Amino acid sequence: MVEITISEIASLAGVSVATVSRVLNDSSTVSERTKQKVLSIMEEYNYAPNLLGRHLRTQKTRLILVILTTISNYFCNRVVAGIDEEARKNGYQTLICMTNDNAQIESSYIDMLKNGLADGAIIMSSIMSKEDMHTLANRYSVVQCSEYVDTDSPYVTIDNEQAAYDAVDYLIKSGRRRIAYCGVRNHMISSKVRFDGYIRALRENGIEPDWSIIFDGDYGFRSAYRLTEEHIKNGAKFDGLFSISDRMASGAVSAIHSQGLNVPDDVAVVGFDNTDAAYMTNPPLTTVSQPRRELGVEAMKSLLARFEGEIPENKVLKHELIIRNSTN
Amino acid sequence: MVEITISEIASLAGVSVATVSRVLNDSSTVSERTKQKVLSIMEEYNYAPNLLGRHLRTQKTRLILVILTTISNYFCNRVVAGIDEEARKNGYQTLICMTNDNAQIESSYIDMLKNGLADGAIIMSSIMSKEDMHTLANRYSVVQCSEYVDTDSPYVTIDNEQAAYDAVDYLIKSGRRRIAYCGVRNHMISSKVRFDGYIRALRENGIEPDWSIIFDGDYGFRSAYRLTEEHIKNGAKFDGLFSISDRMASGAVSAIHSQGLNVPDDVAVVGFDNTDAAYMTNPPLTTVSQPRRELGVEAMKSLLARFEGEIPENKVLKHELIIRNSTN
DNA sequence: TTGTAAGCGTTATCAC
DNA sequence: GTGATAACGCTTACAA
Repeated sequence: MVEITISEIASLAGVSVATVSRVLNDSSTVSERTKQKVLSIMEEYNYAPNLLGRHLRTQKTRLILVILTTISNYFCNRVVAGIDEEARKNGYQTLICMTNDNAQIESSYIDMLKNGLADGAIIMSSIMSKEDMHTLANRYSVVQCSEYVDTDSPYVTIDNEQAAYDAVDYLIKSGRRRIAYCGVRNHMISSKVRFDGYIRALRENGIEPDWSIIFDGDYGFRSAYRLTEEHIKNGAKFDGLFSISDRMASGAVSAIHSQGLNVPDDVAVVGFDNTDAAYMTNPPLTTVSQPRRELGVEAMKSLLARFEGEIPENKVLKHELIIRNSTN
Repeated sequence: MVEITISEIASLAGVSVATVSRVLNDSSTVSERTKQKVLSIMEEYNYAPNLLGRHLRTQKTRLILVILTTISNYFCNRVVAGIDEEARKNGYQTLICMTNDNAQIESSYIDMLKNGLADGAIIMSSIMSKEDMHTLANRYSVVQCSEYVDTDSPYVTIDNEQAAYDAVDYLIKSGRRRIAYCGVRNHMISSKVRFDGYIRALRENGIEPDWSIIFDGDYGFRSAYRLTEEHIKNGAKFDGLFSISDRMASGAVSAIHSQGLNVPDDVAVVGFDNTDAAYMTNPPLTTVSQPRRELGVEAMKSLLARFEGEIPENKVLKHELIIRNSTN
């Protein structure tokens, strides 16, 4: 596993390392003849330049970290694809860091940024405090994407409050009055403001929130299933349900059916994110769709701007309510 | 974004860079007094050692690449968690590389390995040829995990042929005779041998394969839905269905229901991978479960062995058939 | 216990 | 067009 180096290539080709380096970097000032000779030696010896040397010299790695909680997620898949697409266009490579919301793991990846191993990071979820994020984003090239913890550092997202409002307002406008909420109580801003949007939609339509039909679990199917089942068994009445994730909405639908009720006739259900869970559910879920690929592309564009020394403007992209048969 | 370096810390602390380096690496040969002084200066100036320097010097990065097609996948999530867990135990960090089965992107990540940016790679899917994989695994520390393209290079997997056999045999033993196959025709060995297992199970039970109820799509829900719907509409008759992915199985179940048939009474369905799609389906899917976390842990152990100069033995882990209500 | 200095594999600045 | 050579930030003999 010991590799051939630039200086060995140089002597084999009978030129200086400087010339080999020029060939490597496509510098025009090298004659076609020497260039070909060097290239053929490289070929023959299977030369792969050691990037550690280059990186140390240039103090750049052209590597981007994408930091997120978990990869088991159709949503972030498309966002990352957008990031990677835009990154490659500009000569960068993307590396995904999965933190599982573990502080130690997360900071080990953040350290990679601090230690010069990557030129920048796009943070899709973090358990950092607002202050830590602020300090970090001040010193390093960081953009928050989709989820964010500090509003004073660059971010790209949708208007989660308005999106939730739109979903709930749609339920009300289509005749529902008792609308349950199935969410997650955690550190995420999106969880929080989606709840705010739910409350605002109720109030603006003259409905007082009823805490007995507001439940919190984790993002999972089973959690939502159990919560919904339990509430119905305990006599909770609702004719609509808004959930902050498709998976939870899907769990709710299953639970509703298991209790002999029908979706959408008895309960109309709206999910969030337009993931595959939305159309795997029967009936397929009405859901809020985020412009996933675009979120990634725009986040990467912001990061590139940051590299140029600019302070990128925050971006709020358009969401969309996708109507399917879980509502009518 | 210009960082303070070891030599600046050294002069600020009034010691040599060697001493600072010793503090950094917790070398015991430095007096408590100097150590504290150096540490406080580091603290004060927010020093983060530039790993590019260290890596160049040591020719090690303690970074592991995990190469896979797409992250939108509950299966690989757990495998990667297993890899990361074992990696961290041994002082390594994991970076996920998403290739989308794009040759150029894949080789850009493979180049990272060749160029010294990572100490090793665990490849969970690849569109490399058997020969290329062989050459690569010969020169670099590489372990194939779950999916593999070269049987002469280290791999960790389950017995996909036997797993498919077991699933289909279970269907037959529970009284089904006309068993449809819903798979994917691609480069993956797992796709191929799962099909082989299906055929063997039929033949060993005295059933001749019927090509009119063998269909291929992609791994998606919709693809399987359309295929199944179409075949039923065209008059295909089957009382069992085996699919190589839960998502496809889920699509098949929906299509079967849409045609007025019942699962499992009219058609019993078995999926593969025991992902969330399996229990989001109604009825929940009988499915083949792979020991996901363990696959990751064992792959990482093999990689660690490779680092020690050993040729790690190939490992075939145990699968399990999880019985749920899509069969009876 | 600490310091000096060589060296890891590149790139980039000068000369020529 | 090409070659010497310094430098990037760190680790590690070897000396003291």
